[in-house]
Amino acid sequence: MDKPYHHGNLKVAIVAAARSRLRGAIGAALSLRELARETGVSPNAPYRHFPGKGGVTAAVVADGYRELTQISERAIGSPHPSAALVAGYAKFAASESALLRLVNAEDLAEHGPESEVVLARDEWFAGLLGVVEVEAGKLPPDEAYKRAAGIWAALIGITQLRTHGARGLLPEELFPDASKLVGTIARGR
Amino acid sequence: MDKPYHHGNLKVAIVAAARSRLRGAIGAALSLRELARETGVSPNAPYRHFPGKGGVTAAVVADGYRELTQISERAIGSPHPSAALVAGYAKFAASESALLRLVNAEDLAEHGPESEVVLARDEWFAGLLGVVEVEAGKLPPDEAYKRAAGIWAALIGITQLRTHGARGLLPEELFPDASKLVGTIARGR
DNA sequence: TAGCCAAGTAGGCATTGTCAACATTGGTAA
DNA sequence: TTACCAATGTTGACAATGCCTACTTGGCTA
Repeated sequence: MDKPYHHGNLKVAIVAAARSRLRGAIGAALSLRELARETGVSPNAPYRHFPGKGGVTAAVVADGYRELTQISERAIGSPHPSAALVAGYAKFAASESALLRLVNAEDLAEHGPESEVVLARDEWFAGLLGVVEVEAGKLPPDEAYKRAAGIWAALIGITQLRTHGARGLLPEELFPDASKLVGTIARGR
Repeated sequence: MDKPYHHGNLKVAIVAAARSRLRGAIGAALSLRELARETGVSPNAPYRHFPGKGGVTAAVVADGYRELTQISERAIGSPHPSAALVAGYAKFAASESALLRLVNAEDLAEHGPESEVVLARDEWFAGLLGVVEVEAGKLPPDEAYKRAAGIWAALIGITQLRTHGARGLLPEELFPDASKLVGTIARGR
């Protein structure tokens, strides 16, 4: 049970450690060295798998987008897609708030169009398009894009207010009803 | 013109330096030591005016909220309040994108209810309530709060997509029409 | 004029991200 | 089987950062 020189799966282990850390602390900030420590590996080992700290966060963000995509896909197969989407997103925002903040803070313009994180985001957006189509039927692409983007924006904004922007200002029942709003946007009225 | 031992106005000078730095770099991160350097003062001088780095960011965020408040107040006095609000916000988001990101990233729950930054945020929210009232007339408080929060969420979400979330994914004309959306939320339909 | 004390400085410490050079493997070609 | 080598880890080092403690300066007031 002594630790082998080669970890064997360091890349995913580092991302897992990062996600665990994000789940732990509230205002979680990632430290490359700490992740290495946690994984039982030397401070520089992660550099063999990531270009640097930014690379690790990018991988974590991609992971987050993939999970969001799953939520949207489950919503598509449910009786009330937009309601299910909102519910799933809210649950995710509650259980993984630090991760979601990281995801939304990431500047996607910094990454190439073929990068893992951008591709993951595009799949998430495709999921949103799917929700729109199920709710409103086939639409001209422009219109579908607009609605999907509107839903995305609403999810981001409302979640952000809830988790750190308006805490202490608004009682829980006064937050905008995301489920209704998203449904309205999806159906176009 | 030699520099005096006592700066005289260090607190505001530090905040000003921070804002200037945020305006400069794109993915701007603040360094306390660098701000001190920029202001021509020793690395530890800021600690006489702020409890630490978090205190500086809090002051900068408060400054940001105050500027947003001005935007909302100007909107209230204009012929098309919600349109003016959206336009002002968009302009601010374009010219001060790093500051706005900092503002929206700040966790307000970490600060006391009487803290400068929370008070500044509350004034901004009051401005939003003002816009709602001008657009929809006097409403029951709950309803007004909900609409103001909805507007806020829409501004946050759409701006975030624009500046770093969906860059490269959506062409400019496909972003949701914030002006129309905000007007709809304000007027309640 | 003496001295208090807010405002600044000096020095140091632990932590972090990153770089360059070296060590240890497991698999592969001879 | 053996000898190499590319991938993977490790060590050591450097500059930068946030923050702590102790010392200094100088404007204001008694």
